[in-house]
Amino acid sequence: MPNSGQHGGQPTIVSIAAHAGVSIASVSRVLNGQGARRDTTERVRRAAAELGYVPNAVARSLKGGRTRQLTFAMPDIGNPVYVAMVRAIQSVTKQAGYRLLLHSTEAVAEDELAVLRSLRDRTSDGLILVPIRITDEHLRALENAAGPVVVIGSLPPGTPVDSVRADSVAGAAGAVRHLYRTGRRRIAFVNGPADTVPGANRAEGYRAALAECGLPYDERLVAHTEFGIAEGTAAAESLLAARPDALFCANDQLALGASHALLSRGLRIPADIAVAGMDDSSLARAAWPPLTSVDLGSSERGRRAAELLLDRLDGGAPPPPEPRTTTAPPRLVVRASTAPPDAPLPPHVPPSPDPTSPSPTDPRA
Amino acid sequence: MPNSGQHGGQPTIVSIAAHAGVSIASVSRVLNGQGARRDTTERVRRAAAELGYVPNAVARSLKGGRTRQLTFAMPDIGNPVYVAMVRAIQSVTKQAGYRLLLHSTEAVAEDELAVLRSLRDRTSDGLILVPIRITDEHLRALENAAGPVVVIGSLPPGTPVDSVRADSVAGAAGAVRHLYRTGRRRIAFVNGPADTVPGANRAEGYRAALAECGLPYDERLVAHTEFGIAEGTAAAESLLAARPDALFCANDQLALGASHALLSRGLRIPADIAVAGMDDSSLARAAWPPLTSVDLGSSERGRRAAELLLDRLDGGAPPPPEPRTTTAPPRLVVRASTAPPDAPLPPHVPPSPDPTSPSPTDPRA
DNA sequence: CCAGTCGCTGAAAACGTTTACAGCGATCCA
DNA sequence: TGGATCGCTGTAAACGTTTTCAGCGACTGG
Repeated sequence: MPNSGQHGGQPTIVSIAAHAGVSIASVSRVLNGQGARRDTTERVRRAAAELGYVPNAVARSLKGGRTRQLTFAMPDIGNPVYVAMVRAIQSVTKQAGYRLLLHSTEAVAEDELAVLRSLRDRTSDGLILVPIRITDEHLRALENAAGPVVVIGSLPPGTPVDSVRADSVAGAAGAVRHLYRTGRRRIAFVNGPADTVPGANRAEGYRAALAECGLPYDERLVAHTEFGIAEGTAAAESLLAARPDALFCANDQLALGASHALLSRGLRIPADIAVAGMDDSSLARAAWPPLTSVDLGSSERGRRAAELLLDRLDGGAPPPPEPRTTTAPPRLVVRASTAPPDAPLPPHVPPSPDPTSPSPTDPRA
Repeated sequence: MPNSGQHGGQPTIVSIAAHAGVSIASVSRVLNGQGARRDTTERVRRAAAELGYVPNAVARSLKGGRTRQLTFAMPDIGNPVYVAMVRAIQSVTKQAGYRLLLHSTEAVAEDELAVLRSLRDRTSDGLILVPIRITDEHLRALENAAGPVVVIGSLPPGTPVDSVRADSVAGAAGAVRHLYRTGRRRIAFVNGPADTVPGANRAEGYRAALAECGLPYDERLVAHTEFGIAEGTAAAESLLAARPDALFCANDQLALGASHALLSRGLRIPADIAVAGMDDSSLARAAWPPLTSVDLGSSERGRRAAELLLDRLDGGAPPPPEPRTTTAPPRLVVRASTAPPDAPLPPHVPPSPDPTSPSPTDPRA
């Protein structure tokens, strides 16, 4: 009953042509808004409507050489940061008439390379990739990519690929400085894996800010672990031995996990110890107390990456023309978790439910 | 440099055939593992390797009539519940060799219908849809769907579509009973929109459990709002006037928002007031104190939906054979947010808080 | 030694579009 | 009134596969 096509499948351009008594070329032309005589146009339109014709996207793709699909590959769809990126990307691509293929690589490099290679099967017109580590093999794969790629992350200079990076060095430094300004002196650091780009950068920012503030770098105040909530809890517990008065965490997941460790020991945040994270993901607002966090512009980066990609596709700028790199500026978003220790704020400060953030320098004091 | 194909594009089956000195048919056969003479096989393999041949997925789709792509459309990718579903679906479909197209409908019905219609353009082989409301138009669109669809949600009996539902009536009732058993007597309810299926069901469970426990239904203890964190905060604030000793929320987002409202007022959870949510999403674990929540089997439902869909595709069961419906059993996950209050109330002394599923006395007709 | 069989191969059609090209009648201008 | 122009139309090729079909040579069995 549903299908009124020839017999089994959907109506095709051929059915329409037959029904309207014209050639398939005319059908195609009418349906694509090219010129045609008035009554031809009308008959085609009517036939298409009656038969419920919808052009076959696959056939179109084959002819046109483009699928109008884009792929987004990120390490872990469980991390709200990537969800924010998906959102931003989605909104740009949808408007441009592209569909979005999702790929969660679970942070395994081999999977990232597979995605890169899969560009060869022409399933999607382009790729936005968030690699967790960048190996030589990645670079080689990027250079030989069979279509436009935009990387969200930091690439070695000279890599012929558009990229969008966060300035997590500056971001981390800003957070540490903020903790210092609000009176913290033993600022511990829960970092992700040291051999990842984010891990290395955040470590650099941490050390730089310590130096700037005249604080010593103390190894006992630093922990390395995988990015994740449970890992944050474990790391915080082990760091407590060193009696920190603040915990700076390399992302919000770690910070949230760390908070739980502190709270379950009866420590008060921020009265006894401050906690700050990075990414300013939805977790930062979901946490209690709400987490101070460094907004690394995830949405912004997603949006920008999508725009760069679309530009390569539609704008037609072929590979040679200068790889472009954008850096999203970090922005410290101060919330309750880092109020000064002595300021006798009651344990539960209502966090001004801020859609916009306080000024970067404002330590809320 | 990258491309060693004819001149511009990727190598095709024709290039390989020429390079190997065989016909394109032989190339296709060899590459698809059909029988061929030893040296033919070898020459084709070598040619393909040398030229870096990868079959064009679009051409394959056109010929084969299937894209090996599936679409998942849900209301809001910002809600961790749907992320959990994406995860579960992804893992099933990836293993079966399907790619996943994502679509966030932002809970607008028109968008859901558009997705349903877009099945006609043959972009994907099937669809998993999570509708927020089900209108007559939805039902009509479902019946005329141009490909297999699995709905995650409750459909009117008789709808010829596979579906996977949660038993949120029983789930809600179980949570309310749990609150009652742990000594709560003024159990407020923060519900989502009453005209959605989840909203209606949860309300039903709430009322049924109240009745069962001999508690009166008090309108002042009930709020309706959109699903969301901020909405939960607002609703909780307005409900506080009615002096509840527990807040049962229709999902974790509402519960989290509500917790924030309570904590900001200096109320202690669970000492002064208990909070429970539904979905047992990652938010429940992320919250402080960790939220008691009803696991409605999101991952399970995602997994099952994917399996049903794949079965329609590969198992070849054509539309007629009986739409199948699975119901995921709810499971109460007790966490800190609903521990008994400091001073237990007079009459009923609660037994040990049950970590397993709610009692089988099911209020559903 | 011949007919039949078998394994392998290539030509060609097909999937559903878009588009280059040529043909056609009507219109225009000289 | 005749040739050129114009607007519209249809035929056919092309996109890159898979698959049917028939052909071909080499076996096998009688």
